[in-house]
Amino acid sequence: MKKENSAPTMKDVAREAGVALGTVSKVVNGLPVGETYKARVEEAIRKLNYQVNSYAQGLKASKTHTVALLIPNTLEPFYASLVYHINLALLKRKYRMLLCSTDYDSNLEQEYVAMAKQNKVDGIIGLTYNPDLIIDEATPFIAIDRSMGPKIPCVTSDNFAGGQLAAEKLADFGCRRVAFLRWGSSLTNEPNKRKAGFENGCLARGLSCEMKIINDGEPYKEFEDFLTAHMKNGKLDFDGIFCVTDTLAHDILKSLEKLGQKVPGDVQVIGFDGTRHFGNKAYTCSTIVQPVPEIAEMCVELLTQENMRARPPLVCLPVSYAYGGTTSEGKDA
Amino acid sequence: MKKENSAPTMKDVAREAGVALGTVSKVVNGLPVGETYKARVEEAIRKLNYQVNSYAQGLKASKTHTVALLIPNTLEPFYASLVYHINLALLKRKYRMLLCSTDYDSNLEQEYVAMAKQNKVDGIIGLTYNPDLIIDEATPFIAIDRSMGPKIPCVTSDNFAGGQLAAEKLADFGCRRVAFLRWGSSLTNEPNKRKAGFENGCLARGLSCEMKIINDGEPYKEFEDFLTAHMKNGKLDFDGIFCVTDTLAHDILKSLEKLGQKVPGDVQVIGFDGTRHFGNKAYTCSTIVQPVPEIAEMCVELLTQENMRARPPLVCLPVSYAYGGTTSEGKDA
DNA sequence: TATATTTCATATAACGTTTCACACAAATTT
DNA sequence: AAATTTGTGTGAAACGTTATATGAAATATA
Repeated sequence: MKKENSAPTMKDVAREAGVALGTVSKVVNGLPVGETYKARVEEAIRKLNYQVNSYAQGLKASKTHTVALLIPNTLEPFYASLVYHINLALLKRKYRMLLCSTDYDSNLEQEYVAMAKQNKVDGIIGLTYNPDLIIDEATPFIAIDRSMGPKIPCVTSDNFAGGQLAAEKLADFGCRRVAFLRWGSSLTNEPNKRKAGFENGCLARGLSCEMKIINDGEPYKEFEDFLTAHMKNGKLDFDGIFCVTDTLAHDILKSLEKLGQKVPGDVQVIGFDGTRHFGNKAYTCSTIVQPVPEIAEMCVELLTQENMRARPPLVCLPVSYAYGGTTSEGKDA
Repeated sequence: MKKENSAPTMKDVAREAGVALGTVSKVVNGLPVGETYKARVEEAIRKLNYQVNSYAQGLKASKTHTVALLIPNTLEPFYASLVYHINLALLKRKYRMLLCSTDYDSNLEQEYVAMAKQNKVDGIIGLTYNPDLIIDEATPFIAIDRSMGPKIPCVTSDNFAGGQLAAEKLADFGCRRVAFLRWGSSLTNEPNKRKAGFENGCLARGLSCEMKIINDGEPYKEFEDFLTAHMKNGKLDFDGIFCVTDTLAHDILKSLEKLGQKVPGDVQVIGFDGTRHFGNKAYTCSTIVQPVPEIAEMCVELLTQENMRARPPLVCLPVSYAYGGTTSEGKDA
C-alpha cells in the first residue's frame, strides 16, 4: 500500500501499467518503446498524475534542466530585461532558472559559480565583473558582454556599430560638436567598444568630439560639473551628447534641464540600451536599442544545443536606433 | 582510485578522514559529533574542497534549500525590486531562488506551482493572478498582495493607509478637487484597498473626489480621454491626482504635459510604489513608497522560520510618502 | 565485581531515478 | 531445421545523501 500523501513514483506507474520500471523511464525520456507498452504507460502516467522527481533525476543523470543566471541585479532595466527574456527562452525549452543576483560582488560571483556547480546546473549564463572568475571546464558557461577566453562563448550587441550609429544619427540631425559620456570600467568588456565606434563615426562624419570618462567619485555630480564647465554665455559647448547607457542619459537630461538647455533644441541626446521601463510605452529618450530578446535566445540556444563542440567565441547581434524625443529627427540644423 | 573529473563525495571525505560515512553527514549537518572526529572531518572537507551535492540531499531529505518565486515579470520596477530584495533575503539564509516569470498567465502560474512541487522546493512565494490557483497543502506558500485563504499568509503594504496618506498629502498641499485613477482588476487583491483608503482620506479632509477605473481598452488612451473630458477653458477640473501606481503616474504626467498642464503648479500628482528605476537616483514622481525590502524579508522569514504553525494570515507593512517633484510640498495654495 | 545505563561511531537501508547487462522471442540466415 | 542475428522489455546496480538500527566502549548503579 502506498503512503497517502507522497507523490507517485515511477514504481507506482510501472505497477499500474503492468510493465517494468525501466520501461516507464524510457517512455518518460522519449526513448524507443513498443507502441502498446508506450500507450499503457502513458495512460498510467495520466491516471496517477505522475511527474518525475527532478532531484532523483539530477542525482543519477547529468541533466538537471536547470540553468543559473548570474547578473548584477534585477533593478537596472537592461538587466531586468535580460532576466525576463532569458526566462522566456528557458521556459520554451522547459528549462528552469536559478537566479543569482551578484550586486557586482566578485566574491559572490565566485560563490555562485561554486554553488551552481554543486547544484549540478546544466550550464551558467553570466554577466559578471570579476576579472579572475574561475569557471571549471565541466560546467558550460555563456558570457554576456564580456570575452572570457576562446573556450567561453560571449554574446553581446554590436557595440562598435552602435557607437558608430549614434555618431551618424547625431551628424544626420545636424550636430557638429558632440561629447561621449561614460563611467569607467577597468574591465575590458564588450560595451567599451561603444567609445571606439563613436570615435570612428565622428571621424567619418567630421564631428568634433570630446570624451569624458568618469572613473570614480559621484558620477551624477561629476558629469554635471563637466557640463557646467562647458557652458559659455549660457550656452552649452556641445550640440550632441552620446551617453553610454539610457540610465546615464536620463541623469544627463536632468542636468541639462537644470542648466537651462532645451532638448533637443539646444542639444540632442542619444542613450544606449533601449529598454522600455514602463510597460510597453514609448522610449523616454532616443537611443541605440540592444536586441535583448535575441541576446537571450542566443545565450540559451548556445547552452542547450546538442552540439556543444564548435561554439563561436563571440556572437555580435545587430543594434538599431529608436527615436525617443531627445533628437531632432532630420529637421536640419 | 577516484575518477579525475568528478566532485568529491562524502565517501571520499570519510576515507580521507578515516571515519564512517554517517559521521561526515553529521558534521556537515551540524549534528553532535565528538570533537576529535569533527576536527578530522572538517580538515578533510577543507582539503578535498568538498561540497554537498544538493540533488542527493534533495532526494533523500525534505529540505532542498530552494524557494520558487512566482511573479508576473521582472520588467515592472515594483516586481523587479521584489525579485531583487527577495533574492537578497534568501541569500542571507543560504537559500536559492528558482525564478518563475508568469506573464499574468493563469495556466503558467498553475504549471509553475506543479513544477515547484515536482522540484521539491521548500516553499513558494507568489504574486499571482489566477483566482483558482490550486496549491497543495504540502508546499508552504506565501502570497504577496493577495489573500488566498486563512491558511496562506499574505504579505502586503498597508494599501488602505497608503490611499489615506495620498489624500492627506494632497489636502495638505492645498488640493480641493482630486481624482483617483486606476485600471481594473477583477481580482480582489490587497492593492484594491488603495481606493477605499483614498476615499476615506478625501472624506475626512473634505476633498471632492472622482474615481476613474478603466477595465478594458488601451489604459493610456482611456485616461488621456478622461483628462481631456475634464478640461474646461484650458484648465483641468482637478488640482490633484492620485495614481494607483508610479507606472500609471508617469503616463499621466505625459498626458498632462500634452494638455499643457503644469505639474505641480496646475495639478499635483502622487503615485504608488516608490521603486526607483534608475540606480539609486531620486524619485521621478511624488509617491507612496512600499517597503519592498521589508516585504521581501517578511516573505522569506515566514517561509523559512522554524515554527510554521501559527502563521499570521495577513501581514500589513507600513508605507511612507516621498517627494518626487510632482507635488508642491507645503507651499500653500 | 557484575549488571544496567548511557554515549556515540558505524554500517546499512532507503530516496526515485537512469543505465546496462541480460533474457527471451521473433526474424533472418545458412 | 538448426544456428545466428535482431529487437525489446526486464530488473538490478548505482548515483550521493540522510536516517535508523546496531553494537562497542565508557560510565553509572547495585
